[in-house]
Amino acid sequence: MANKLTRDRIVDKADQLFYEQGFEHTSFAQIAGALGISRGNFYYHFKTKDEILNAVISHRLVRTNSMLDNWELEGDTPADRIHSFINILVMNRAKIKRYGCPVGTLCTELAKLDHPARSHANELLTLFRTWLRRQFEQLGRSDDADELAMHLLAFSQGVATLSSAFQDEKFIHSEVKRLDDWLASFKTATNTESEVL
Amino acid sequence: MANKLTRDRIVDKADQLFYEQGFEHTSFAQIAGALGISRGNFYYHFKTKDEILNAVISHRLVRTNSMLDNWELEGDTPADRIHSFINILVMNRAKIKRYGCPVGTLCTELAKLDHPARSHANELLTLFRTWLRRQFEQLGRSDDADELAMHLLAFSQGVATLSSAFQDEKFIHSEVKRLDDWLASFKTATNTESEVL
DNA sequence: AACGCCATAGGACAACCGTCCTAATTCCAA
DNA sequence: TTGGAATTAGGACGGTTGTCCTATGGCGTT
Repeated sequence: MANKLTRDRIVDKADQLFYEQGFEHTSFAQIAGALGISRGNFYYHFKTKDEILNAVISHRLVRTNSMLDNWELEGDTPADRIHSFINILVMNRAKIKRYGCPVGTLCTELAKLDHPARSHANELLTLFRTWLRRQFEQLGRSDDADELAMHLLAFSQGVATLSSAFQDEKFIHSEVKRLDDWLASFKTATNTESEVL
Repeated sequence: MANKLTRDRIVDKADQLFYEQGFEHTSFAQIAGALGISRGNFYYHFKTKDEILNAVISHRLVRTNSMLDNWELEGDTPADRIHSFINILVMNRAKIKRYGCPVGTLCTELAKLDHPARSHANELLTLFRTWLRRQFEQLGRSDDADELAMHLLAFSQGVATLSSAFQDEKFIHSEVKRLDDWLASFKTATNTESEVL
């Protein structure tokens, strides 16, 4: 349907603009203007701004979920999969340097606005958290898997924040290298354990 | 002068509201209303919203600078001073849990808005960065002092972001403990070196 | 007492916001 | 080909925004 197409185009553009400019600073008129459609048409698909936000978040959840699923199919070892996560910083370094982390900045903004969709946006972080926790469990760190997941998640957020503030891509690379070394220390530990088995 | 008093009250209240609600979401009317003064009076002291923002940032710079100076006078060792920095997370945990890091969230917002005051706000981060770098240098890590400073700064940002998103104070404590352990590893390394000397 | 400056009050202004309504257009099914 | 639903266009609305202007109040100095 043309309906579905327009709706998807709206969600895509809103997703992009919410990321680049923030949710509140992005207006109906701006999204409609960027797509070349009228505000009336816009209202036909979404009755309120919060409705668009929820659609954007849901869309991100689906997309992120399938990305993580793919990594779980492709990555041979848990360490490979965790490396894929770390590598997000490198893959998206240009946008991160410019706009920060899409997930972190949205959650931060919604927290300040005390917005109803706040918990919905947090599901994105939870998605990464539980996925990472599972990887660390498979790495033989069941005891502190969640702590390690949160640690990695937090550090990724911090790297995104600083590389954006200082507009520094090299910082991303150096800290990713540090993370990879950190991750490698787990691998050897696991290998040692598997030798014991 | 009563002039000065009103001006300071405006800066204080704007500082608070910019932190709690974000810069863009805070309006003239809201600041004036919270202070019980008229918008006309407001305009007498600040001609534009950007002017208030710059005043707020300058105020924060002065306050932060004196805080760091005090730590440099009070802290006996560089490690003590770095610990004081880490301890910001614990001291302000209630507000951080609610609104995130005042510096990081402001820089992130201004980056998205591509706001002229962006570089001014970044001076706050630079202030911490150079101060931390100096401490690490005094700790005998001249070679990678800036890298260590950025690392610590980034991690603090990440902890603030996640503790705010998940509304989790315990996470702050556990990660601060991890940071203190990390810092302690430097101390012993330094002691070892001083034994060599 | 009269003056003048600093501070405050309060409203006017255009622009923009999210929301809503209605008319026109498109498109598919009967 | 015609009818009706789906989709689009475009303007109207009340409210809020940052900005600006003018009038009033207070207070010290001459």
